[in-house]
Amino acid sequence: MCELAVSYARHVEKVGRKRSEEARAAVLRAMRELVTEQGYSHVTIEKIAARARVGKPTIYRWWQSKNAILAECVLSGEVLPTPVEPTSPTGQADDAAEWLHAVLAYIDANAPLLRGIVAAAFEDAAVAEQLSIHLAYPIEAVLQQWASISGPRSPATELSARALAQLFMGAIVYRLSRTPSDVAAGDDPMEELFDMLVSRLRIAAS
Amino acid sequence: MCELAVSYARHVEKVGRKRSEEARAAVLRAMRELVTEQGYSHVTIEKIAARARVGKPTIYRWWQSKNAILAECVLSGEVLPTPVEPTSPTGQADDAAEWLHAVLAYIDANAPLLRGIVAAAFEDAAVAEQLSIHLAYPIEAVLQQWASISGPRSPATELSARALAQLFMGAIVYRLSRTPSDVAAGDDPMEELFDMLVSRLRIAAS
Amino acid sequence: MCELAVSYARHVEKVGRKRSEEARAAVLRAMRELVTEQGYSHVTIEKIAARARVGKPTIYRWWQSKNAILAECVLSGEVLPTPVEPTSPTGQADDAAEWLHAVLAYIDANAPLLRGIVAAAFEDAAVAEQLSIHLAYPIEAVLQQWASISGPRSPATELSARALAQLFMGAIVYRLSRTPSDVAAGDDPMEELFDMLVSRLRIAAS
Amino acid sequence: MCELAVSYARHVEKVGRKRSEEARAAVLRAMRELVTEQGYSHVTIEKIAARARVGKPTIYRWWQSKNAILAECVLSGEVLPTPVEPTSPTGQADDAAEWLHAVLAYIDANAPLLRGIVAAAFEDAAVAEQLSIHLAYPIEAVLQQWASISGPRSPATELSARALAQLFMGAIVYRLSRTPSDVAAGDDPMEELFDMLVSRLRIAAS
DNA sequence: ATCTAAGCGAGACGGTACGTCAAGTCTTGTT
DNA sequence: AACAAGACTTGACGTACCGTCTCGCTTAGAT
Repeated sequence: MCELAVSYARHVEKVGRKRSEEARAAVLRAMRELVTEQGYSHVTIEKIAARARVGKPTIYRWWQSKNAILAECVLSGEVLPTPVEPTSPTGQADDAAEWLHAVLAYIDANAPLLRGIVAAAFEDAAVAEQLSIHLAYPIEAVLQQWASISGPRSPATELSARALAQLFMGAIVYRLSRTPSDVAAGDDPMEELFDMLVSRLRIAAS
Repeated sequence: MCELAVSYARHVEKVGRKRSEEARAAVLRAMRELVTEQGYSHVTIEKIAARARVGKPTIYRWWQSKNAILAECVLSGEVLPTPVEPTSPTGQADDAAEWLHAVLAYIDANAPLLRGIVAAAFEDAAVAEQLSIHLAYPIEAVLQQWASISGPRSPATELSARALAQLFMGAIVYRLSRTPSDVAAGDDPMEELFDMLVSRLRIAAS
Repeated sequence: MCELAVSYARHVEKVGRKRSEEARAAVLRAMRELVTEQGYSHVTIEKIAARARVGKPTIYRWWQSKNAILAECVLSGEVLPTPVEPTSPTGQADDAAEWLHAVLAYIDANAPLLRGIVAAAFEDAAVAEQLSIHLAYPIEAVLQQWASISGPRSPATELSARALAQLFMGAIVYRLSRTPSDVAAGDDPMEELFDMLVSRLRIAAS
Repeated sequence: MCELAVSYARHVEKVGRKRSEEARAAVLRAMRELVTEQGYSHVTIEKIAARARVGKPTIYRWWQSKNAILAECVLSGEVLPTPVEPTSPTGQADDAAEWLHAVLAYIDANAPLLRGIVAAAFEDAAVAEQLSIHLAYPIEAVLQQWASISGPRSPATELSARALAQLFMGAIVYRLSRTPSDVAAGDDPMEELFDMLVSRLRIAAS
């Protein structure tokens, strides 16, 4: 009579206390705040544990490293939220410009955090991958959409959506590597760059 | 009786042992090797001291931080050498393509070291500045030279040498943030990017 | 329908599952084995729980500390068993010698475990008390018995059974504090001690 | 020609900063105080470091473990000082009684510290050895001295100085394992023991 | 030809953070 | 209500580096 019971017990459903969602959220939140406040290189596991009111072993139980926590911050959409969603792609260059400026504004507003993420991406491939998935790919998708709407372009200006997205990523990343004062000294070509990319170049439907 | 002595010591000329050039070179060399071998985040002052057979106080006497040593590596031309010099700017697109590909090849060949430098640039403005001076500015200068030779272009494709140089920097930096396998998976738009930039875009004489 | 049942439960008799005797025995057994194998200071509650296939809260529900578990090991006679019972006190010195050598042999055979118990006694009065009850008092009782049989002795060598029992305890405890090699190096006065105590001294009937 | 030089260089005399005697003394002192105040099992390396105002690595650089520190406390004579020196062995029983009572008084006055040392001896052979060297051997030496002065005794009560010293050690150790209240409850046979040992037993010149 | 101030390699110092282990508590679902 | 499992906070562990501080030894300009 136990046979049936045993066959049912296939899904033993993991006994024991469940992972605390509260603790998980507190850790990610603490990481976000500390990177923003102090810069990624000054964030320590101990500071995260203290701010999140969480034990160190709880952190090490679920994350392999400081980088992994940051990667999950990006993954869980807590860092690069809605701005990356396109508003309404009508194929109008103005729409594109507007959207790109919104992304740019978001980046400027969250520069310290994003600088930390990019710095982490340089020493951890997993963070780099999350950055691609959550920033580069959405940009590429938006450009792809516009490309399919805005029709054929002169061969001279064709550039695949992917290549163009990577140009954007590079510009964003490089911009983040420089201090605000450095960039803001009337010397920032980002505006020129965006204007050019948005209004003059035409994206090839790949 | 000291007064005369003092008056003689017009050029006090720093008495005592002179700084050891040998030690300085050994430290920079150790930094370069260790970054290449182990990645910047795994380089420690103690490892540098041990490999350079130098005492820690000697390092701290002359450099403020690990980042400062790396910045001096870049500064002293030990990291980004001759390739950045243009071969012979005739205004031919082929020349430009050749030169850019040479730069690209150099970067690929020294990716671990350069990744370390870029990572350092994200946490230290001085390193970022050295990177600008020794990589971005030479690129800009080369592009400027070509612009002045190749004449006026249609307004649609004009882009300042500075903006274009920054596009290049961004592309290089972003490329470095990704693992070779990731980039080399037949998926790398860098070639397309360079081809487009070199052969289709026209650089505005600023 | 439960109301009636409740009203019947005049002697509420502690509702719910009864304490598992199986779990209790497994914990004591695990403690005994681990102390013997690894030494008391390397025994942890977690190792006990794992070996006894018991949850940590079950241990904490019934015992206050690691020392309390060990104390119960002693209490429950699982550690200091029958050898401490005298065989047949006829007042013959040979009987006493035989019995004491049996105790000594038992102690040598279980040295690691007993060393653990004595070590615990030094940091927990409750363990010390159990040790007195289960080792010192039986020894004293045996000596008392002999004293009452073997008659009056010269005053010069009288010593109360209690004092003599404590001398024995001290000798045993001190012997346990030394490594076998240290003791066995042909240098051990324990034999001499026992011979003297048994055959020459006379115990005063208190 | 280098051979002579090499032979001279035998005494290279260890370059580098010398060990801080101050730090060493502060650590031993902190250990002594903490054991006395809180009991050995509640002493941690971190508490020692904090109280001694010393870095943890400094402790680990020079001592292998908590037990090793305590062993050095004993070794350096900071724990078992002068009382163990005999006053003037004239062979008079009164002298012996006086001296033994002095030792006993010292032990009572430093019971918490000595309890810690004995507890450590049960889990570390090195501590046990120091305890032998600095307590058992001096006692033995004193007894030996008296034996050589006080002349021949009846064979029935002869006991070697070594055996007698170990009896003392056992009595001391066992006494330490019990709480003061337990011992002081008018129930302590130590006095009787000492009186007997000093005044009635005769020590054999080994 | 000393003297002496600075630089040198070595390495110990007081600290901070690391990543791990165990303590004792709490939660979950089962018996 | 007790149980096995296991996640939780806390705190100590022993290690790696940090940046600073003696050491005893060059080294080289000033006396």
